[in-house]
Amino acid sequence: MPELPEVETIKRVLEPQLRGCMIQSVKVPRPEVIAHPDAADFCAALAGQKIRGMDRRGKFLQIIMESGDTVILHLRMTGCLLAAPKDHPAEKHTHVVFCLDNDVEVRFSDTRRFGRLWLQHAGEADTFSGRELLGPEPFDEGMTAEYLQSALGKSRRTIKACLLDQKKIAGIGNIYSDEILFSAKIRPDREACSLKKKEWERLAETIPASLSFFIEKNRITPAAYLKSKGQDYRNTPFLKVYGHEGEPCPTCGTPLRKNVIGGRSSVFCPKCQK
DNA sequence: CGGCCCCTGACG
DNA sequence: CGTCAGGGGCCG
Repeated sequence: MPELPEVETIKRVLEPQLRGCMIQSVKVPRPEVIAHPDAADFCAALAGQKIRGMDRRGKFLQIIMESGDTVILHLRMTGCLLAAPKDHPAEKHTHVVFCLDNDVEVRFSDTRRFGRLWLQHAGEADTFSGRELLGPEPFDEGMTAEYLQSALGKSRRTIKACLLDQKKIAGIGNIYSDEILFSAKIRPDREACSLKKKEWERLAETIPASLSFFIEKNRITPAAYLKSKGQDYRNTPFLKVYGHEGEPCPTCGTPLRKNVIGGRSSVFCPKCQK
């Protein structure tokens, strides 16, 4: 489920807990979630390493070692990363456990098992995770109306599909694409090549503004994050269209509509969004 | 592009 | 029982 705001939230919650800790051992009850290298090498390479910090790129999380070796993690739909005291009960679908030197465990769990982990050695090119293929971050300087128009503006794909294309912009998923398009007053099924300059300008403004708004609304303490098992998406009450099909548009009162666009359900206001 | 695949669980 | 889920890869 996590999109950029949730992944950023996880990074902000966990990084202070992980930074400076040493990984004593790694256990992998579900080796298939380790996509690179194989699970035995993954565990062996990380044992004894000290954690320098965490980072996020699009929807990817990274746990960076002092050596420069980096664990890359993608949560996909139901992946979850929790830091818990080692005697705290583990989630049902726990597939990877990093045992730290302070009796804390960092646990990756994932009901649907779509999530993946990779280990990138220091100096090694990441040709395996797909992270190198990502487009710019929504908060990059270069995320301008000019960039969006040049990167997307020739396409006959829907603007919704373009916003979901991680090669064009990193981190936007199905919920926030709907929220961004509502804020920008653009219908999700518009062909990208039909957008006008003013609309690219509105998108350039609403993409970072909307995502940072929802990151702020997600703020949570480490204790509450652990207690809710990472599932307390406290920005949900602030979603204006996603999950609100049939309800009145918060701006004009027209019932919000839900269409399938590019295989993903999309909610929008048929009056406000042109 | 659409369609199917990877999986489990919640809901109607 | 079928459908859907805030992701993404692959295939024709």
